[in-house]
Amino acid sequence: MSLPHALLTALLEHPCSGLELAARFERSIGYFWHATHQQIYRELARMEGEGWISGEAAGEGRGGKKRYQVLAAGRRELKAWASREQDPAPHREALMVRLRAEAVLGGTRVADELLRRLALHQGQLAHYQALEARDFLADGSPDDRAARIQHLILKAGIQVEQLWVDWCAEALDLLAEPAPAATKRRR
Amino acid sequence: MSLPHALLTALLEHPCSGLELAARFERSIGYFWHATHQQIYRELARMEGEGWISGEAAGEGRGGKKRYQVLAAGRRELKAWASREQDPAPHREALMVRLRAEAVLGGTRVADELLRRLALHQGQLAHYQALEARDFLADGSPDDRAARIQHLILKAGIQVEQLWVDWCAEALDLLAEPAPAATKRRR
DNA sequence: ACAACCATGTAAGTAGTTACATGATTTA
DNA sequence: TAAATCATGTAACTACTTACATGGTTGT
Repeated sequence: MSLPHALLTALLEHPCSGLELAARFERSIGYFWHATHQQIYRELARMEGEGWISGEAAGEGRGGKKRYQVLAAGRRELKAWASREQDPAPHREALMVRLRAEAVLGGTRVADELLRRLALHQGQLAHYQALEARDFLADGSPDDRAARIQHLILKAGIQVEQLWVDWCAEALDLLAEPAPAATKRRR
Repeated sequence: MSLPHALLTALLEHPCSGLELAARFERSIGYFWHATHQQIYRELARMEGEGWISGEAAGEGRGGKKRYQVLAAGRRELKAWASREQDPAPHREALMVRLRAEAVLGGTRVADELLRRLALHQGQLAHYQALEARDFLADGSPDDRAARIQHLILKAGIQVEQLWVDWCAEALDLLAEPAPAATKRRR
């Protein structure tokens, strides 16, 4: 499980409250990890129980903002976890299942869905490219080891989105083509 | 949820038993969907209850192989589902969290993990390329609409693996570099 | 007859999602 | 003072994973 460790990393970069974490996950941190505020609150409480972080409530009672900080035990845990082996999560792309269903059945409206996906990925791509221009390509951008690693992660996001943009376009071409005669190639 | 629809598609392509489905998911069907045999059995039972498929037991009692076939209601369900909208699942790449932790803490062994991942993706890539050569590039390969769609899906798998192979190599380069002085670029 | 494997299944646990509840602060 | 929004949380549910159980078939 990686959510607590994603939270530890984010809190080390900048201590903040639960909702701020959720907002940061929506934005930059979240190219490759996602979490809702419900998950985040539950996990923060668990991590505080483990002694990995400590949270100071600003106001009294419920509704007050808390600021979480990483404790020494949290740093140790993160460091140990970061060196562990873990196989990549198996792919689960429902769009591919839909396409396979179209291949078998025909007559579905996957093309509409491909168009929608194309637009989504184009939007994400533009967003990531804007972040790259602002944070890593501008004059005076930091160029230390940490910045280079963060840039590398962002570049992975950009490349993935670019891949899906190109692939969706190719898929739409294929589906738009006049159905070819079901011939076999000659040897 | 897409697992039942992935199963319907697979059963339409070729009716078979639960364990055969699991084996097929390990192989070609599974570039973009994964399921264990436990999940598959549970889902098959549920789908039979819904009247989407019917399973004939070859032998009597427990331990006998069953052959499942898709019923008319199953076809209808699959067709309706294939036309539905669905946003892509959010990314969850623990490796990126590890890299971010390395950027913040330093001193982890992520490089080892990157090497391992590089080898994994190279292996998958070679496997998919072999499938492509065998099923879609050989003389006499079918070239109808269904085959083109299946090829398109395989190409997505190849492109994704290629992306990660290249990206892991770049990441390893970066981590191997002598730490640069923490300078800022001049404007 | 025993081992190895094939095939189907049960049970318990984890991670993530969706829907809702509640108090505090800001804005009209 | 009412509405909107910020911030924290609970509860129920779904999908997936891991570990184990059980019977049947094949090979030596």
